Amino acid sequence: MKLDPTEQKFVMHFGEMGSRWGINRTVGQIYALLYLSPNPLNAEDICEKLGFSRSNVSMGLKELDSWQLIRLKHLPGDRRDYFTTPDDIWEIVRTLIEQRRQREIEPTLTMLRDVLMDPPCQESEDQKHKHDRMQEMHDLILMMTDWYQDMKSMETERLIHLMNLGTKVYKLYEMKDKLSVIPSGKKD
Amino acid sequence: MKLDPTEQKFVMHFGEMGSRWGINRTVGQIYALLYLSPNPLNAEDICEKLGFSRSNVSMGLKELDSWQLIRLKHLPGDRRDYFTTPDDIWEIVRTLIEQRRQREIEPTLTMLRDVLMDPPCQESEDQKHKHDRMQEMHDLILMMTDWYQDMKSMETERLIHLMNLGTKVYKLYEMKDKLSVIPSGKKD
DNA sequence: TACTTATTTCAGTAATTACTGAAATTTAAG
DNA sequence: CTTAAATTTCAGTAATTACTGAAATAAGTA
Repeated sequence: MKLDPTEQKFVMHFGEMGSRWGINRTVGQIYALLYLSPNPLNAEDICEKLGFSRSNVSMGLKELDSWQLIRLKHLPGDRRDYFTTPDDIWEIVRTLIEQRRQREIEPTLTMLRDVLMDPPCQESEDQKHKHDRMQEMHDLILMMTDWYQDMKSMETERLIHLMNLGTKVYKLYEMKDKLSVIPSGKKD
Repeated sequence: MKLDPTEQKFVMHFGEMGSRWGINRTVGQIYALLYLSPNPLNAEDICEKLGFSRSNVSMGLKELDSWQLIRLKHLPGDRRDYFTTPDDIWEIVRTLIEQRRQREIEPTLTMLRDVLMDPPCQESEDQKHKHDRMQEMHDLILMMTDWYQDMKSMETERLIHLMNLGTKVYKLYEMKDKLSVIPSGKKD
């Protein structure tokens, strides 16, 4: 393991955090290492730096690939596979969200639509309550995913601007019905 | 286990989903059960319905309590503890986000601030790249948490409205510098 | 084609996490 | 205080998940 103290802390932290997110330590550490690395790394490099077995690294990379979180590169005159993370961290975030949507949100929506399909046969109060509760969850998830669909099409620049505005822009919007005229005041 | 088919599907689904979120099956199932239940349940009820041991349920409830996701209730003339989830699903979502912020985001920010503190001693290109990469992550996380702080103070009603508007309100905002006057068109 | 190097698969094992039952503790009522 | 009911703790075990090394496969080279 030849990592400087800073890199060490960063890599170890993501190893531990990984486990809280249903991602194993190996995968978390590999990604942290790749994220920081100035140049693409091959599997052997990763083994050495993290002290994992070759097969473990292979499985970790396969996992990361299935999440579409890494990019395969080739160096001239070298037939080994090299890996990097996307340069744009926003792309990483978007991919993470999109993948979790596909893997967790979609199956949940499917399940909810399925159980909401047939209205409760025996119309007891309790059945109704459960039905309502599931409907409520369904609608909430749908609203959030729809909102995200709308957001993700925005370019990074604009998204950052929008986030920095926070609720300000909405407050301005609310005002419009009252005023009809918006003074062109200072931005941000 | 005496759950009707619909409840069964719902509860089992959250049991499985739990494991993808670093939450164990038991905890996921208990929460799903409480979420649907029209009335508060005691530990014994939960044991029966889910077929877990009393001690397992006790640990699960303790875990959920530490996440502030359940509410303790008492029925007159009954000294057992009864549990519910908040009625408002938005409160549940806010609590989940807030708890993950405290447990995962904050430690990550602390680690990043720590390693970013002392600028790279040996000013190699590689060191600089790693430093930049960590700074980038730090700034992104900070921006997202700041944005969330701003959002969470909004009442549920307004938040829903804002989400439904999506990027529309922002586009309107962008227009303001160009037009200075916004026609009071139809809402939504 | 055979040969070399890189990568993946997979059965076995190690490590971790989940779960149970018995014992200990807490709580409240007589 | 005593008793009984409710809850929690915890050591032991079961189940799951992570990891390894050896063997198989794939992919390029002569």
